[in-house]
Amino acid sequence: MAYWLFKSEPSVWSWDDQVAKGAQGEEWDGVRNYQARNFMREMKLGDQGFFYHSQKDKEIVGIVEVCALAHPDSTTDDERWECVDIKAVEPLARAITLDEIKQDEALAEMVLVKNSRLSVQPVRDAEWSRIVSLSKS
DNA sequence: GCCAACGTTGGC
DNA sequence: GCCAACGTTGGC
Repeated sequence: MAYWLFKSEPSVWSWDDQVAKGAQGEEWDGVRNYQARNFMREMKLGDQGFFYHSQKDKEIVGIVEVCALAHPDSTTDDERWECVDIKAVEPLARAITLDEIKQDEALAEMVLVKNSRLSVQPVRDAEWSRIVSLSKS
């Protein structure tokens, strides 16, 4: 199983919005970036991802799961753009801030740090477990 | 609010 | 196919 990270500006689409959608989930639409789209095409059902609040908060707040494979983005007629559906799994016991990630050696190579503008990105297994354990500390 | 980084567009 | 111009994102 692969791990990912989904970035969202909370005033547009927040963790609470995601949770409100429940088990049905919601499509991760609006992505207009080829790299991000390609990652979504690679996603499989059951893959998990971090839900990250950009801009004001800059922290990972919860865990989501892919519940529909890549399909055309309903917010555009442009057939180039596809997206997956994701549903909220659980909030992190404690949000992990970008600051904290940057200060952790084991996380210094994260795409989040290296390429801050990419809105959908892969997370390595070691990074995933490190962040999960940090959130429980 | 600024600006660096990056991606996309379009003229040549 | 190159690259300058432009637009957008997101950290600061």
